[in-house]
Amino acid sequence: MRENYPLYENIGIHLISTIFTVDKGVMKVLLIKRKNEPYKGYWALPGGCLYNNERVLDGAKRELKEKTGITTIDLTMFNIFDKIDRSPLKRMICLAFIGVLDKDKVNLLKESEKASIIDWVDIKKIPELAYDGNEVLEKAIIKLKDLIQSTEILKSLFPKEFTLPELQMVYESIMEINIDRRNFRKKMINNGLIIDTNKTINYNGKKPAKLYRFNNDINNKSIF
Amino acid sequence: MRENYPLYENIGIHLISTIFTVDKGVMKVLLIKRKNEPYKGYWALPGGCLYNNERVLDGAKRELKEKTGITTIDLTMFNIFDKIDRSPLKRMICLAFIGVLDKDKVNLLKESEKASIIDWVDIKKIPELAYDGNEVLEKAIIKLKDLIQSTEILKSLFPKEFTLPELQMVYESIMEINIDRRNFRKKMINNGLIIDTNKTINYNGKKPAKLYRFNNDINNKSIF
DNA sequence: TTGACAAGTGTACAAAATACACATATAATA
DNA sequence: TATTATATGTGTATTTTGTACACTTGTCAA
Repeated sequence: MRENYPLYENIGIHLISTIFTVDKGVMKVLLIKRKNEPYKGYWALPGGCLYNNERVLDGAKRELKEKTGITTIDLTMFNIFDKIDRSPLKRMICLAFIGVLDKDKVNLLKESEKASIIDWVDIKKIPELAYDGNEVLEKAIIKLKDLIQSTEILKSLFPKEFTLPELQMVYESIMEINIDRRNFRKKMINNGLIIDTNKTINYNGKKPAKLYRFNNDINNKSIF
Repeated sequence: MRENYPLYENIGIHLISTIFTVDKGVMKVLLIKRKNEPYKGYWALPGGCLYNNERVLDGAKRELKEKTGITTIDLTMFNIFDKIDRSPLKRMICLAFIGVLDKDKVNLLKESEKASIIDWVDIKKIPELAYDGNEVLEKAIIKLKDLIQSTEILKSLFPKEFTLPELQMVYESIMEINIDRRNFRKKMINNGLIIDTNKTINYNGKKPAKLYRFNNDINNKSIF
């Protein structure tokens, strides 16, 4: 192939999604276990190739649906991975997307054509991923720090009812900070972001925690 | 061409740059006047096609250099424009980059192979641009709202010495807000962001304004 | 000399962030 | 049954930050 010439052929657009959820105050990412070579048996971020008659966001959603069963999610592009030799056969340019959802609102496939297992994995316990998955995920978690500030994203991420310790655990683990429990509470309640449901839940065998829900009148505010 | 099939040929990656600067407190963007059809004689954002042996960021910088003469600038990708019919002959996917610089630190070309004029244009007085340039620029200005919060970006954007009214004008015009002059000043000085040079300048024939410079000990802080 | 105009300056009040300690509900154990 | 360990829930005082607000000064032009 001629060098220094516009790139019009032998090129593919690869679309990768990093999908996050919260499980009992722990941040998790959606991974699939690959059925095929290369990287057969490795965990991987879901993704695939852009088709010729679709836009990149649509392609990312299609791949996510095929590989995991997720159908309704907002995806945002957050990075591009484009090392020249990323793939041996052709020039592959990878667009990476990020999305968050409440895991109780989706039915993950048990397996799919390309995946033997599809599961949520604690972001603090990520194995070696296929391709450059670890690098992509690392960048996604940086982006997540921005997103986690927004009430809209928190609403998508958490189940209908949740406890304040869960919310605080997620926030602290993503932001890598510690916040005084009383001050965190005060802030969330003064914000008007959360509403007491007058219910409690005991998920750790200690004092039961109050259940809250998000206030739907608060839209797209920054929580701190 | 088969539909629903991975896209490997007849595709191009288009790289567009929106470069901003400040001129006497007014935010301006770098435009070129096109020499050739289509859109001959129209103002346009500088850009061009990715080559087969370069990465997208390098391609964006190369195109910017060829078309405007700018050689040293940090570019950040901020959006992707990928309507299927964006270009009639092939599938063109456009990656849009944003950058800021002090206009006194660069020598713009008088003209280039593709451009008859290369100039800074007030972002409040943008003409009809070639292709979807107006849409790209609009999105870039939204991104600029984020960037303008960062001391690092302000340092790149302003000349070595500047006045507080200039800084405030730029900040207010991008953010579309008004801030009390005394409070803006207090904030910038309490931040430690700016240092009095004990010089003044008279650029409007009224009371001379003090010249400040950025404090290099302050790195990557948010100004508000 | 006067008027118009943009720049420079300080203080009081309100709001938000921060620091901090003890009581309570539950499960496990003695 | 009593005790212990553990995570949850709660209020106040202090500090820091943000906000509101009006007059004086230097320059140019009339």
